[in-house]
Amino acid sequence: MSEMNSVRLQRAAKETFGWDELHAHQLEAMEHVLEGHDVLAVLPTGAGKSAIYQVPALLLDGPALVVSPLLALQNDQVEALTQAGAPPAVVVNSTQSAAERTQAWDAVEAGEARYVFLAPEQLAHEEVVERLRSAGVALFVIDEAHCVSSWGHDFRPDYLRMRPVLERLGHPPVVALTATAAPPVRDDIVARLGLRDVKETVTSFDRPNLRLAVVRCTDADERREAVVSRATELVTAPGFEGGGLVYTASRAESERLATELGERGVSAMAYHAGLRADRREEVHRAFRDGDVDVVVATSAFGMGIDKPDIRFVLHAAVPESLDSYYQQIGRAGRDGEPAATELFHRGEDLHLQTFLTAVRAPEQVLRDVSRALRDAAGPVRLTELARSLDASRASCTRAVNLLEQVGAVSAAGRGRIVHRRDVSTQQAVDDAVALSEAHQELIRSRVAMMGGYADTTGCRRQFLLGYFGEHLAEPCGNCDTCEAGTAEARPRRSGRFTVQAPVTHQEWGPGVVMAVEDDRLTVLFEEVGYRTLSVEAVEDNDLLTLVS
DNA sequence: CGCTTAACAGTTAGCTGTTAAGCGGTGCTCTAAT
Repeated sequence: MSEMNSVRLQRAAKETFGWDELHAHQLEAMEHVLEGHDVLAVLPTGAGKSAIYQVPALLLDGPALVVSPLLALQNDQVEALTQAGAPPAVVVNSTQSAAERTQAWDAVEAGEARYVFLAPEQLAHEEVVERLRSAGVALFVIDEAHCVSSWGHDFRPDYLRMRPVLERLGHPPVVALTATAAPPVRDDIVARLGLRDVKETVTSFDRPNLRLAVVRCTDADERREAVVSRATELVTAPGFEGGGLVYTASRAESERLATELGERGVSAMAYHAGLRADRREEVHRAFRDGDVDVVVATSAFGMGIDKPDIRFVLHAAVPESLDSYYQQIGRAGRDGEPAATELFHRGEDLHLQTFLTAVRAPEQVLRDVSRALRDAAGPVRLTELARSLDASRASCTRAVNLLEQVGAVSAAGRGRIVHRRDVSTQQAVDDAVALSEAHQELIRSRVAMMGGYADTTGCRRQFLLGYFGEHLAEPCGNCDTCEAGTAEARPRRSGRFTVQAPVTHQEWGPGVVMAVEDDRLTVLFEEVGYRTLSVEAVEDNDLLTLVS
């Protein structure tokens, strides 16, 4: 059976896309899809992630729904499919005219379109879900699935509302794809989407050609100077080809550094979400085609960049997590040639990230939503709820998501939600606030882990890979601490504790050791997130127990 | 939390230093005004 599937998949890949051979991990994931499993695939960009849904979709009896975070990305994908000569793909979004929309749905209803691309926000429309249901979606794809975890809890709450839609569509096989996801992020994706019978395909995160380094800076101006001269040095080095990226934490800073680079004769452009769409596109294109050497950007620049010859990624400030950091530096050296990744770090930056990621528990909205749902005669639609409360749809959605996670609210079918009778509003709000605070704590601990990477005197790659749940036996030899000799002196175990060992803490409960340094341990606890403990305190007070 | 900027005081007409206020990231969608 499985062998037959693999033959069918390879034949389809060859006939439609002209691919002679599929990677073992691609084929394995595709077979799982055809066997009806949900699949979570964590593969580096360029490893053919998209193929994992593109090929099985050809063999299934119904269109593939592809949920993707950015409209620009969706258009790229459709274009790529069209150029490959694949069956028709359509997009559905708010920028379309009524006629374009009708045309797209007609193609779906006629059974012509094999791929339907949309953003998660579209699934809030009853009409969209109803049309997808009657089209008989045979595959539910979530591209850039880390967005579920990184954006769903606050920025784009519709990312946490896919689960009821998935169920309404009869829970066809799910393919969740991402390039970067640490173990807790993977768990969150699985839980928030309600995946079942999940097969995970995770390839190694190691990118040995990336040189990892941290430059400590004390003063803001000094750091600016250091970043600009380093970027200039790299670009003007003999034989430089390709491009370089500089990440900043604010729009103003990206403009400023781009200007300063320009003053030194470096061809540089700023990129952030405050620019007009046509300008953003222009920068994107210029970078891709090699018409500009350096792009200085906020986190807005990233998804959809598939330039193979990015030679360096400098950070003029840390992002909010190692997940984001790894995603950003991972854009360097896709061609396998050496590339430099350097973090110019100031401890103060961690405060900015804590500020930017802060989510205040929306107590008032939680209360209003809970009351309105309890008072309602029957199940209510989210859009109606938002309208009746005169609150934004986003804030309502966030509140409903929290209430749902604490079990006070549940999906009641046909896009409606209902409050549990035996849970009071007070109880519901208290639980939701507590959950929101716990999540906040996790975010803070992720910021702290980012600081841990910057501070470590051990091998940076061991630290980074440990964060992603991977154990690198020897120091890598291609990071600043290895070169300085501090990494080599590190023991890889502190007493009984090794990376990936499951442990229990007296107060914080179960967790997993994520990093081991000579005098401290970092543990990811299920309840409280990442915590760094002094080995001395652990041993003296018997704080941690190894779980065998 | 900390950096940048605007306002102001002080001393004396073009600047310096201090203080307070404001701002800081990611994108979808829909609505209202031009």
